[in-house]
Amino acid sequence: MRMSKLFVQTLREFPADAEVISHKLLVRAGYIRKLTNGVYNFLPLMWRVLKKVENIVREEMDAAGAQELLMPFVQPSELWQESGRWDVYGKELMRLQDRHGRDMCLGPTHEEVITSIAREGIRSYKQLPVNLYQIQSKFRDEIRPRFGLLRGREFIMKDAYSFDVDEEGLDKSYEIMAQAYRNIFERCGLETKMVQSDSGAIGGSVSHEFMVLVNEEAENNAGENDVFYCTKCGYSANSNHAVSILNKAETDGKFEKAEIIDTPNTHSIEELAAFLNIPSTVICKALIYVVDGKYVLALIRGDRTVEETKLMNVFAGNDIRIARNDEIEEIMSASGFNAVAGFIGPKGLKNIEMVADETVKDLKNFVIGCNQNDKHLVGANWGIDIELPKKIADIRLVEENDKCVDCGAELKVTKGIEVGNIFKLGTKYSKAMNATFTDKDGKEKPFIMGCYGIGISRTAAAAVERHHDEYGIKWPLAIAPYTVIVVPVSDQDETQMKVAEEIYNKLLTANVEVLIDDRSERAGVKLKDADLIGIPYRITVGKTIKDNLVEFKTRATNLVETVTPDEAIEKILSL
RNA sequence: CGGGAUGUAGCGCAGCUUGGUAGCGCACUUCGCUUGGGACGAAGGGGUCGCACGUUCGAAUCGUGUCAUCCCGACCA
Repeated sequence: MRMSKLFVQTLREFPADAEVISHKLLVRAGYIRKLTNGVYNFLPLMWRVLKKVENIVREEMDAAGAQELLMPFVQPSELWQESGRWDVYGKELMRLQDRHGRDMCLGPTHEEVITSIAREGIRSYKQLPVNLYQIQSKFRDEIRPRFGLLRGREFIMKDAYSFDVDEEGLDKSYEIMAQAYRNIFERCGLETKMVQSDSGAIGGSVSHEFMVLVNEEAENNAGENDVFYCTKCGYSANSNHAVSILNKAETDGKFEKAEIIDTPNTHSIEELAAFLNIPSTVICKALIYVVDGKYVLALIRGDRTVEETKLMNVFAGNDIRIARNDEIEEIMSASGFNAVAGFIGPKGLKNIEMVADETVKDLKNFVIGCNQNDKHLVGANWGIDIELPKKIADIRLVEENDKCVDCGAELKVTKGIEVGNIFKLGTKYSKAMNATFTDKDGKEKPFIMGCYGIGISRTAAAAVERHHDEYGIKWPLAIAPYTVIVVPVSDQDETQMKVAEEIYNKLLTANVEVLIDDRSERAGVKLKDADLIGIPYRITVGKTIKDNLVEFKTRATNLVETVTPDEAIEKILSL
């Protein structure tokens, strides 16, 4: 391709509205252009990159025995009614009506559609297992799209769905996909970590995420997830799912008797601990949440933090948020109290479900709110002064330096970009949608399903997050839009142009994806653009051509070698 | 949903306080000159100043509303 004809516009400056480096660079280097909030045009260079990623995904999926198909982007509400998600999916689901007033939605994912395909097309266990996938645009009406391609509303995704006769089959399908994913990301030049993640309210399900770990020193940390990992044994999990061994702490408040005392203006644990001159670990924190519209009281030791996803799962919920002040007021008055946040406790509260984190059960002579403003109960003990909630669960956020449950070593935390997710669905959709097959024993059984996603456009953006420098992008070779760019320094120099054209034509003939910068620009412009766009290799034809020498630059390392034109070509052909 | 900020040419911005009919850099077009790290000179083209209403003889500028974008937050008691 000739740069003079390539549809690309590089910018001298970074776009003002971009925050993270992949967004800044992709816009500036002319790969993408925003159409509207969270929705981007993929310009020719970007489209080449995306096709590279897609093809790697395709090859590995096909090799893993999956079959590609394409499902509609617009889906009828009926299917979503059947699965029960029409009412629970929330505002992320982009709903619309057709001219007849029929409810439709833009596909954020395709479990419903694939399940309908399977129930029509699969009648017998003999047809199983089967794994079907597609690569397609998805639309999710995110609350707050940001970070360019990393969290857009419309994005390209590969989604695969497996159907098996039983759990063992699913385990096998799942492991095949996990291996395919490792291959895919490795081929894309991305180091990923497979971490355990939350699998939602479906009991017994398993899910893993593939995370690109983000450099901690990165200026703008694009990783939206916290990943906890063990320094010794390889355990790793998303913070919404991570577990740890309880850290040792003082759990005896050493108060001699239980009494309600004045604790004015102690709205936070820190203030309360400082006022009483006690460690925060002998305080029992009480928090009111709203899970699917119902109030829930969560108890946790004062030094720890509630992990909302874990708490939500205790109640098999779909949605969770902390209660607003007016809601707290409502709960208090319903039980005859008027305490505000900071003085809340479980004693005497009516019509509210309660759960206690494991951290609170061993507390002795501890401090807890008593639903009276500016007062706390000190020296409290479970079973004597206050009943311990029947429901006890792990609802706490793991913290760095907690101990690994598998080996006892220390856990560390890092930021990650989720580029892939694999999930054991079980029979959630097949049962709800009555998708069954006839098994060996002649009985109708629901499919055992799994689903497996990869964010194609996010993977490309993550690659930029990991591979760039102050001058621009450094594409991994496998997903670069072109392999090499030939740059004649001066288009006025006939020899330079002639040699550059020769190199270009030889590479073209050898089916190399090659660019030639034949623009009548000054050297600086061409060299800056080559670095910015991030082509892995550059062959610069300059003055030294009189000695039959050109420059061979590797973008990844910025290493420059002086070689003959033939040697440069040979280097490319031997990649 | 709450808070903050910003909307002026494709991109980055100034002008607004103190109303008088729009400007700078980059990019673009033409010519000259230049060609190893984003040159230079000359001449051009391009903007209903987000939108609506209002105040005024007159609004990019003041007021109200609205829309959009960006950032932060969405309550750890």
